[in-house]
Amino acid sequence: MADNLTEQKILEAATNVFQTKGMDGARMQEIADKAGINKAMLHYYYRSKQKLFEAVFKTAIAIMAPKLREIINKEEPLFDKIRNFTNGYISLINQHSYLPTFIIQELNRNPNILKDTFNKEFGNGFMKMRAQIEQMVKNGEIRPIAPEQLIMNVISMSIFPFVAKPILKSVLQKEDKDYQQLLEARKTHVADFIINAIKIQ
Amino acid sequence: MADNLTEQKILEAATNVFQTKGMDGARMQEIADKAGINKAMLHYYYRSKQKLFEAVFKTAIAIMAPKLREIINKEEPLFDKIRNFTNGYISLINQHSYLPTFIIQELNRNPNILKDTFNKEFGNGFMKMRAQIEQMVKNGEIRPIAPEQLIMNVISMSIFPFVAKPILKSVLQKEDKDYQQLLEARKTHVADFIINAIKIQ
DNA sequence: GTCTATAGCCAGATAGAC
DNA sequence: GTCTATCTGGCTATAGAC
Repeated sequence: MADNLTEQKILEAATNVFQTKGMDGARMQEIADKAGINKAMLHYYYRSKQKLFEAVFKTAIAIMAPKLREIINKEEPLFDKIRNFTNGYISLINQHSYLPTFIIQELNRNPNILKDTFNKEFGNGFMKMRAQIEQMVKNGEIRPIAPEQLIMNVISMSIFPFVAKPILKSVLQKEDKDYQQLLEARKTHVADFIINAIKIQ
Repeated sequence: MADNLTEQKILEAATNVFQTKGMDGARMQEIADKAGINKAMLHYYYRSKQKLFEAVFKTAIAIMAPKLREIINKEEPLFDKIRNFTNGYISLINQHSYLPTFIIQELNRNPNILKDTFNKEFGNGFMKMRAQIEQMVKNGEIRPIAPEQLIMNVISMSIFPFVAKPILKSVLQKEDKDYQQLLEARKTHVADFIINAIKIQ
């Protein structure tokens, strides 16, 4: 995909514009300008705005999916899995900080885009994690907790600080640099916090 | 604001459309149809799309702000404050489930809309909570934790499940009704979880 | 493959009758 | 205050020269 140089430049520019402005707010002219080529070329390579958008969205998913698949499918003790998930995911998003907002925004516009793909790819992994949590609760190895709530907590604390960056920066009265440090520290903080919440003392 | 009946109907329709489609995706024609009046009336009452949008946005903030202000400014022990914040906020959002996504989306489009208002209204309250946490850590009353991280955790776990509903429904393989029950249960779950994470055993 | 010019459409905004 | 009809601008998409 995007083997040609021009095609590559278009995809990069489109990613940039779509991820900041969304599908509706994006302008083909701005994408062309950012790519340093003419508007007509966008249509030559991608036919329509819709198709170009889909290419960008697929690329975004392709960045997130392998890491998520790796973490979620690995067989390992729950605490290790929590550490790997939070650390791995926060690191990944740090390098692509617009991705979660972009994906969430477009999924709210059209909730069905991913449903099947997601279930097929990750449903199994998450259900295993669910069973793992349930079993540990039963064995008295961790505090009683609904597995779904724990999974929600893990994902929420990993991703939300990126999605709500403007709000949280304001709440915490931080500048960009300081906020960045807080995110960095979360790579270990989130797992520590969660494990403290569920482990038997 | 919106004392006239027509004006009121317009604002309701506009809220509906802007909150689901966003500023760029919304169409004045759709708002007029939903309000059961003519497109020209929108301009008669609100001059422009931008101004109508601002009215909707301000109304949205006006729904959230008083509750947040009440919780955040009340003087009470930290554990009570955490219980009140999570329970109060999750209840509130449950009644206006499009609000967080709407606000986050538009704040990412234009990060400066709220900055000053926010700092003036809530900055002080959050800084007090920050100090409260710091003091309790110092006194050995709770486990060592960076106050900023704890505040982020509280907010993330309260709001993210609403923002990422399509993703989390997929991850957890739940239908609307079951997901709704999970959200309901979070009113108490989130506070329990957080308090378990920080309290000395 | 890459450009310029333009077609064609659609949305926001306004004029003007009632 | 409320409507119909219309203007105007901007955007996607394409035709056609090179």
